[in-house]
Amino acid sequence: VTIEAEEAAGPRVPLSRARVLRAAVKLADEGGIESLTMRRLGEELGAEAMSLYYHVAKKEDVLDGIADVVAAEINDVVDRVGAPARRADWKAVMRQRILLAREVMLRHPWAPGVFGTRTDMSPAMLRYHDDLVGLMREGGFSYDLAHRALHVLGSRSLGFTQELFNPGAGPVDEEAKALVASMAGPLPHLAGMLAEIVHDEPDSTLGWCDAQAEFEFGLDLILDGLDGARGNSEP
Amino acid sequence: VTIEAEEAAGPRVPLSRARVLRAAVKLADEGGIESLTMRRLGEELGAEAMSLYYHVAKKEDVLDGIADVVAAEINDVVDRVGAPARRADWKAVMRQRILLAREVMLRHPWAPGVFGTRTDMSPAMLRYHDDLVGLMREGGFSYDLAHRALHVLGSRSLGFTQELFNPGAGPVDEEAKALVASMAGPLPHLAGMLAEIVHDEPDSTLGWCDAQAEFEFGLDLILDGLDGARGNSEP
DNA sequence: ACCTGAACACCGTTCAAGT
DNA sequence: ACCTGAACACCGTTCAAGT
Repeated sequence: VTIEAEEAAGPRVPLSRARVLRAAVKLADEGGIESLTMRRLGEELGAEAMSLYYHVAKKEDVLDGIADVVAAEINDVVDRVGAPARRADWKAVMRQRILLAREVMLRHPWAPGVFGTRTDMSPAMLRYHDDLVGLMREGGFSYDLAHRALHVLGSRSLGFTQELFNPGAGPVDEEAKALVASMAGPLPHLAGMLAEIVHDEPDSTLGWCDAQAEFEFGLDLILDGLDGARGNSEP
Repeated sequence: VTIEAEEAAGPRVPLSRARVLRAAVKLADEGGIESLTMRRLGEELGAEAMSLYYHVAKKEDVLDGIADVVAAEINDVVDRVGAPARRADWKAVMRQRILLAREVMLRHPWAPGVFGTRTDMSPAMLRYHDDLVGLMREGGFSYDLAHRALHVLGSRSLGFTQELFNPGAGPVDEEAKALVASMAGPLPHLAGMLAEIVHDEPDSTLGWCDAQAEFEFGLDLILDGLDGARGNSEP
């Protein structure tokens, strides 16, 4: 038989941690994180679920692993942006890195949730944040301020925020206006706010809130605040 | 038999949605969110797990419910802080409300995770944010800026942030110094940063990062930024 | 109206056994 | 060294049946 035929027939390529993690990312990308089960992961790889345990300690280990895969993907992209030319450029470079990280996150919508449940930073995430601290040091930050900056940014450093209020899910339409009207009694301020948003963007395809614009507004507000707090004199 | 004896013997108090949710909060408080299963919830209430489905649609409904319970608890506490005396006081009042919300969240460590997975705001959460928008309006915010402010704050409006980096878990000790030393090669900037933190707080009981201080620093940075963006002239 | 028993379709994980 | 079959202890949920 040819090599191709053999590959089609039996489980040719042996399993490995890397192969398991790649398959797990694929599964989560295509079906959401809740579709990632050990049994389906085995099936995806043409093996029994039990075989996975030879390459991976437990499901938590798989989740740690795919978080690291995404962080490594971010590092790949971010490594290509140049170093700041002048001290004051720390802000522009950081902004660019974070917005690139965000693009990676948008390709893996399950990733924010998984990051949120990890207890330790993966190696690739540590490297990403080490680089961020390095960038701030070049910008004249003390270690103390850089540390505070990481806390202020929180998950924003990786390009996402935890959204609590989600009217952005649906498009703006007549139904939305009816909802706003029904809120006017018990929730007058939200109703007023939404009415204005509905009015301003009568046929926006982005829904009620443009997440990208909001993300950038918040990011810039924070970066400007930090820029004011650093010693921003040129050396 | 006495009433007490009857209560001790059979399932006296009938189930109800409120009773189910209260038991669910108790279970999560005591054993963490992963200990909240329908079967254990039934047990806690002296009933079969299947009986819960008469009062609750499914487990997701329970999670929606306990998120609303926590939000209602926040409203109870926050309702007791007074209205701002002058326009410029919006910031102090908002700060106070958010720090009170944080105290409630600290009593329910599972709540951030549950809020993060809800798709809609519960009634109590809507009311909380309606009040927040009202407060900003009194402070001279346009609806547009109030809307952006909600996005910038994100989960911070409820008193928590998603922490990605967690060296604060353990206390500062010799082990910590060894870890820092081992990071010096691959992660020079994080090593430098942590070395300084370890040095500054040699026997802090709060661990490497004081989450409360970091939370307030970030909150103030954001509130100051928003204060600059609003029309802050007195009427 | 409210609760339950039995049952179903899933999980993650173990372990002795196979090649 | 790598993979599997059988089995265990759990899930959430449905539904006909009981009071």
